[in-house]
Amino acid sequence: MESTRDAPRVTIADVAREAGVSKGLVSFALNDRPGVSAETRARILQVAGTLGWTPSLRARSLSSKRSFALGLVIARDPEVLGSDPFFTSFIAGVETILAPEGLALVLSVVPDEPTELQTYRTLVTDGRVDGVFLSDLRRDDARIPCLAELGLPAVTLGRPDQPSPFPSVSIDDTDGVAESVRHLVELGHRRIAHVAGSPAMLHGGRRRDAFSAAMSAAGLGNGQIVETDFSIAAGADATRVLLSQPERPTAIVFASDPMAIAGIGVAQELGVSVPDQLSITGFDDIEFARYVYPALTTVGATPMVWGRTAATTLLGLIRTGSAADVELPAARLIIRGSASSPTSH
Amino acid sequence: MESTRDAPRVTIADVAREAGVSKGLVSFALNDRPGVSAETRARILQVAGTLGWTPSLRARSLSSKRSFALGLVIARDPEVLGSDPFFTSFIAGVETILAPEGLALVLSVVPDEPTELQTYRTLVTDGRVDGVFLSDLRRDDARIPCLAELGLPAVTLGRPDQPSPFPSVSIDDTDGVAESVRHLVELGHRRIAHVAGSPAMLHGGRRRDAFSAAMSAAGLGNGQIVETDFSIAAGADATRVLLSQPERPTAIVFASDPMAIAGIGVAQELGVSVPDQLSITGFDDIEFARYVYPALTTVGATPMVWGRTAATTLLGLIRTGSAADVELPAARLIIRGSASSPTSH
DNA sequence: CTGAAAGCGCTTACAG
DNA sequence: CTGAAAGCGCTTACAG
Repeated sequence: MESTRDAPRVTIADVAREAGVSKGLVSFALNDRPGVSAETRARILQVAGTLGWTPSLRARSLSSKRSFALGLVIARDPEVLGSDPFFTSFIAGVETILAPEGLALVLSVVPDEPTELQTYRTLVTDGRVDGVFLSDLRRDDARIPCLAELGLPAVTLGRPDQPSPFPSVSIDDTDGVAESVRHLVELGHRRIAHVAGSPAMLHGGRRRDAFSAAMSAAGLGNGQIVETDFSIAAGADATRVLLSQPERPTAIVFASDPMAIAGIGVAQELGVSVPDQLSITGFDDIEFARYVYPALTTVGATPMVWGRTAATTLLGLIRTGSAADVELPAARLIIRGSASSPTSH
Repeated sequence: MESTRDAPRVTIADVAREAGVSKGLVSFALNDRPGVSAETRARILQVAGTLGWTPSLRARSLSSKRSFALGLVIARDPEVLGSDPFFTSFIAGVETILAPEGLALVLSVVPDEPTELQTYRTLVTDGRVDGVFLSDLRRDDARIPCLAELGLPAVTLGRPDQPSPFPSVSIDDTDGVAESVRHLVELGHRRIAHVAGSPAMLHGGRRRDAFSAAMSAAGLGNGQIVETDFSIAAGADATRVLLSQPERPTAIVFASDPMAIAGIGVAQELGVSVPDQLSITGFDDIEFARYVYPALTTVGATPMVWGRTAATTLLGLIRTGSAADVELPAARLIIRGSASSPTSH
């Protein structure tokens, strides 16, 4: 069994000798750079092909000071992460852009924020990546000044709440929450509660504000809000709290599908029928949302599109030095079975 | 704002000059190799420290022909992938080993098998990784001969059904399925069905065989089996088929938690009460399993441990040239609420 | 349009 | 125990 690793590597020196030109010219031809006559270029490519030349990424990296890779650092508890399909879809979207370009994705999953910053620093000093994706933006996010100082190109998923030198790719999730509230109000609900995500996370706070605004707009005050850390466990706890009140809500708007699914579970456990006695809406439209019973009325996000767009934006930034912010189409409400008119009791 | 990228890099040449030794000696000292006196080594390390020297991974890669990275290629539909927390937990486990060693994980998510093989080849010719993890083993898995030929070190998750030059890290999932069946039999069930995973996947077939064997051992024949591709949608469909039979099963053993959760949803939708009229067991113990209602009785896998062990094994193989197979503690049944005694009707 | 040379920052025999 | 040199395989000014 012959191993690729043992075969002596074909280098541009071999190609140059065979084609009767200099190494430099081979490099120029191979990189489609101007200054090589068409026929010379053709001959060089020809020779490279028959010799089976393949570029050495390592040599290219060293001399060009590029990594040909992009990085994603995720700071989350692994179990919580596992229940959130956002990243796998996001990554799949990123890959659709990177793979054809011959670029790789370097992924880090870290347990906490200090480790997260350290990981970015290591990525830079090791020259592992040419740019990174910044997800799960937080309030006053320390990663932004840190990356700015490191001089590493980045794209943020969502718009930061602070000055940022990086392009952002964002999606309006405010609309979807407002739609959810309006939908419930139209169904006849008045006591609507919100199980919010972490206020330290930008999307958590944004959805909560959208909820309050929509409630006010409907003349229902601010609505009852319970904050969580976005974990399934916290979503379940919050639901328990809401449902054990003397006057419980007839509908709950959850800031994420995993929490909403846990909410359905808690309601059923407490003998509160969904949607008859309690309407529930989620956010994300994860695959499970269609398969729980009743199927979850939720707001559809598009993480794959987000991944694709973020990758394109980041590559643009790296290649041209600048990139414009992108706003993706707003996430929309998807009506399924978990919300209906409240039954009078 | 000063950027790290613009600062001229401190190299071993600088350290060598400052310490009054040769570059080679600096390299030896920095890599803890024999042949450097203790005091010289100390002085060199000292100088490197005060100069703020940091190794150039790119230069190391080129001259040492190593990548300091490991690879994971996942061939799955992104949406299906998102519902399966296995990989995120597995990756988190892998990272706990890689990060302290200064190694990175290169992740690829590809849509199909041909792309998968091509991705491995590209990883090798690009010299992106020093070894790879092989997950989701299939029958007659083409990746094994492919990687063997490429000469890339690998570790398989589970034992292949074919000759393999690679160490494996496996976990007995047979026991858990048998326990599930015994548990149901003890509860009084006799009509027990199995919603199996894909027979093309080793763990799908293995769990199905374990189910049949356990049924036979209980004197219940082979039991009714419906095959799926492990997707949530297929799990839901299979449940629908099973429950719409004239004589439906009183219990279903699912080959995965996502399918089992979809099964609970379908049962509820059809007005079949779980666990009163239908007992359900799963496999994996994903986080959702504890939060659906009734909470899922399932078999607990430990993907983080698997990730850690696989990483350790693969590193051992890369560094020493060989590594022994590892068998992790068997996955055990976790009894929760989704299985109970069948009610007579 | 093309060539010869230096350089990226390490590692690794080979000498002493 | 230490040094001087070649080499990893490219890219990139600098000349012509």
